[in-house]
Amino acid sequence: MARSKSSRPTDRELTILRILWDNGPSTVRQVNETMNEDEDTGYTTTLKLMQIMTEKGLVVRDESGRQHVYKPAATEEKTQKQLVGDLLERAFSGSAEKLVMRALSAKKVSAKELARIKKLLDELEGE
Amino acid sequence: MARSKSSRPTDRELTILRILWDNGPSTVRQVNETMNEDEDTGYTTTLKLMQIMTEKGLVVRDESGRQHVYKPAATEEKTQKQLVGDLLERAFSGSAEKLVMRALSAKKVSAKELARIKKLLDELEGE
DNA sequence: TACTTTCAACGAAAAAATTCGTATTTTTAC
DNA sequence: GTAAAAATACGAATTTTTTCGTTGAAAGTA
Repeated sequence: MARSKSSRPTDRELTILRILWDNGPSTVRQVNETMNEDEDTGYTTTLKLMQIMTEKGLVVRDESGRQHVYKPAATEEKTQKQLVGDLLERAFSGSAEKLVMRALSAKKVSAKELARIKKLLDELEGE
Repeated sequence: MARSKSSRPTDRELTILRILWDNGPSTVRQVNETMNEDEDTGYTTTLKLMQIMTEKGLVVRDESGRQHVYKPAATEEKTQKQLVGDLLERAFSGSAEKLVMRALSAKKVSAKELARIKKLLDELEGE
């Protein structure tokens, strides 16, 4: 039976999505090996997570070969937008300004990036 | 025994912190009533959460009166910075630029806010 | 004083997330 | 062809988070 769907991905699920976005469609083994660069995780643990993610609709899998190949169901953009929108409401009471301020103070940003962000702001202002 | 500490607040914990930041130091009853504006939660549920948060060091409480008064242990700023920094790493591979882009696309921002953000960027650029 | 209300403490149930062991099937290597 | 390796499925244990019922103490009230 299909699971609940459409709530935020959990931490582990996000780890896996991140790997799939970075590396492209992958098998369980490939994902597991990438995960193990940071922290050891049993193969069947990764497998189970990815099976659950399939049920939830977070990933889709190609079962035609012996090794199933998984890819994210949603684009990186859409998921990021959902996650940041969620944090915006829960931690920032909807104030995007404050969130941006905190983001820029949490991490040093290069001059080039700053310039690109400013350009984005100009575009938004134009609307 | 004191609990693990220093990991992100959970969803419910963040809800409570949000209330404490907005309303100032509060009793369990006050927090619970605010929570119930959105979604019914039993009094003892809120109490238990706040007790656990005390053990974790997320809040501190004044036990001098009959009704304990709770306040956040960390500032709103510090917690927000932690949360956004965490999301930055987990979902955006550390790219603040992308996070800001997504934030601004997730939520409409007023012209005034845009202006303030630009000012902030100018200040950062000056460094 | 006796009754009611209000509160914190505590334990535990329920739900959600994470982890892993075992069984079975398929492929590969000898 | 047989044994080893590699894969999925499945169930279940564990951990974390969330929820709540019960108990007993303190405070208020008739």
